[in-house]
Amino acid sequence: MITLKDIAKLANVSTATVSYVLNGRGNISDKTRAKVLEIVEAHNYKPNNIAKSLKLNKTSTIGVIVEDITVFSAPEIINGINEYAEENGFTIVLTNLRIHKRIGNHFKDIDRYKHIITAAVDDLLSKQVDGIIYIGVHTRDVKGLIDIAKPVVYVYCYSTLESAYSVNYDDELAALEATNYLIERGHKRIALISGLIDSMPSHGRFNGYYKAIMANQLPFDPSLIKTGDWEYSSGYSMAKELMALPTPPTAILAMNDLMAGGAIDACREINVNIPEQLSVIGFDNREFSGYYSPKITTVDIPLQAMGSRAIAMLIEILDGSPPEESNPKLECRMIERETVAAAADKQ
Amino acid sequence: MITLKDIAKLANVSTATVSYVLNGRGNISDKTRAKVLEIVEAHNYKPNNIAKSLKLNKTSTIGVIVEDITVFSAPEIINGINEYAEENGFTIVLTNLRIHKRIGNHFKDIDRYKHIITAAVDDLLSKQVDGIIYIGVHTRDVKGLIDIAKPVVYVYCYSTLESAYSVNYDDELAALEATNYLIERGHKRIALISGLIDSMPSHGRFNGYYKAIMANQLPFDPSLIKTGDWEYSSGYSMAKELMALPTPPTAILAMNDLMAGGAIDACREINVNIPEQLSVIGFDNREFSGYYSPKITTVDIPLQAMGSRAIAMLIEILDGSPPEESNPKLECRMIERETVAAAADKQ
DNA sequence: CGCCGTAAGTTAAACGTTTCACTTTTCACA
DNA sequence: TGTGAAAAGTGAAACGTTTAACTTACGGCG
Repeated sequence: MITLKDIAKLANVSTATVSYVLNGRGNISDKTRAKVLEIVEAHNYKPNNIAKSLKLNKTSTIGVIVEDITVFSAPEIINGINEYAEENGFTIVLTNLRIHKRIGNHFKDIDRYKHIITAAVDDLLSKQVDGIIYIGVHTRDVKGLIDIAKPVVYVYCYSTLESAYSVNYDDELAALEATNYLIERGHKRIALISGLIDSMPSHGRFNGYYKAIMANQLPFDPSLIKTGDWEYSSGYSMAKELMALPTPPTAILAMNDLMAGGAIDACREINVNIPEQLSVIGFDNREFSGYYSPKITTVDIPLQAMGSRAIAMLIEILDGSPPEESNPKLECRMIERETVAAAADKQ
Repeated sequence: MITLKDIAKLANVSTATVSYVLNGRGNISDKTRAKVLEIVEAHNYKPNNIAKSLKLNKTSTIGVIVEDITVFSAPEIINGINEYAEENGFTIVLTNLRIHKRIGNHFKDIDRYKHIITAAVDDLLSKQVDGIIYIGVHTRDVKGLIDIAKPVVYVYCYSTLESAYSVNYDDELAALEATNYLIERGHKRIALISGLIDSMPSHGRFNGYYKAIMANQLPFDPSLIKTGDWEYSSGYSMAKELMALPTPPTAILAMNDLMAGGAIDACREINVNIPEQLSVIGFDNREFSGYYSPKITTVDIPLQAMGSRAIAMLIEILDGSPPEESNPKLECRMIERETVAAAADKQ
């Protein structure tokens, strides 16, 4: 490998001169500059960034820890990070925790996987990343799991550690808008198929639903609220229960597309036509929701924007001008497809 | 940041001694070792890998270039790479080309994106990665696009550059097995909905189909071969054409799940029951194929294994013992679901 | 002619490790 | 007690950059 020193020798100048030419600094005559550049070109010299990093104590590298890259949200978030990173001259060092494979669904038991995260962080730190972005698999508190001197921003999760940065989306607002969307179309009996009750997204989405119902002076009927477990099968069985009610709902808001899909398939079995007899809205805008029969109307989470925002914040911190909003919640967007219609039986 | 030099001073030994202790090398007494380790522990010293890399001219880092991380195959492949990398002490530097966004579908026009790849490679090289894994979005020849001194292995694509390493899957074998699967269930008129004709996967899959037909002495009927464009809509329209034939097929092998899905929906419209009246097999095992109605029987591509294999090969090359098989093609696996039944009308 | 200011370029230390070549200490044995 | 070999430890250079501090060359001006 040809080094800066070699170039200096070939050009009959000092290494300082070559360095200055390369970095467009210092006082160098056009003649010398041209000569150096020519030799650099001729030998296809590429600077060694490792050496540069050592000297400058700055790698222009950010560590991205993703809890599980195979989860639907991860690639989009990484894509967002990546685009912004590239535009700003940063490189990404990726660590995939493969957390589902390792700890199953024991996310509550933080002690169980603390060491996994610590190892990942230590590794990244030893590689001298300038900062870290931690991408969770769902909105939750990861406590003060990462406590280091370098800046960290959490995406799709947050840390109760004071002054921790995070970027998430607005669950409550999204559910409120989805519910309003139904109400605007004349629905009055709107069921909710919730995810696991002890999760943040379930709370946020429930609140949004509840506020929309209240704001529109609709009756709040607890029999219309069902608790699922985020899986297809729970959407399926909850929908059957709901449609067996004395007066079944005219619309269902499911807290994710999987449960929405289950609900739709349950309805097909019992000959409830969607959307004519029942409207359904999902959440997440999973890829399959666009290929479903019928195509599922759903709420899109701004994953890519969350990624960009996270790294934008990180870079601001690195530049010494911390972002004003340290825990932004981005807005979701409804994706209108084929599972919602105006309520048939206006009461 | 506390350095090795600091530790040495605190322990009253030379930096060499600390280094030896840390690396389990050299001749160090248990007493000294313990003292050093204690101080390391007490000050939570973490070695600076940048400095180490500079000295050793080896970063234990591999560059992963992915053409588009949002493509369904990418996360699984990266997952495979990541797992093996971690087990072997390597770190991944990720570069996402976002190639679809940048060049659309102009993959043939290599000059158009050559500079994008060159920039990515140069950047990785300047970061002194030990080797590069290039993940394509589909099987194709990327020519001698990357021509560097360090080892490169291609995944989901290959390079005609002599002595280039690659890992792919066996398209032909997969299509042959899928076709046989249908033949074993009594199907004799098996249609094929192909992807774009000028693509490698289309060729391979066609060959597999053709060989299975021939090996079973079935008639090869060109009217049963339709060329789609990989999109949902082409599956839809091709299926309609096929079912309008004087004697329609009893089974369709679609070259991807998207077209299989289109075909299934077309059949629903014209009241052809799946699988009773028509069997359908897709390709790719996309996530939605498992949530389709009916769930699509498909061919799973061993993405994760491809990733692991790629980095395994890379590490072998790095270790100076190049792999015997330099362009392996991994085997696919049929995923049996709900869209295949025995042929109804045995002739 | 001498002085000064500026432009152009150089010197050498520093970043945090590793390791070769060397020195010092220890200890078994004659 | 002296010797030599093995064990334990040290010194310093090196990896490829950057940059503060310095030197040199040059031209203009009084």
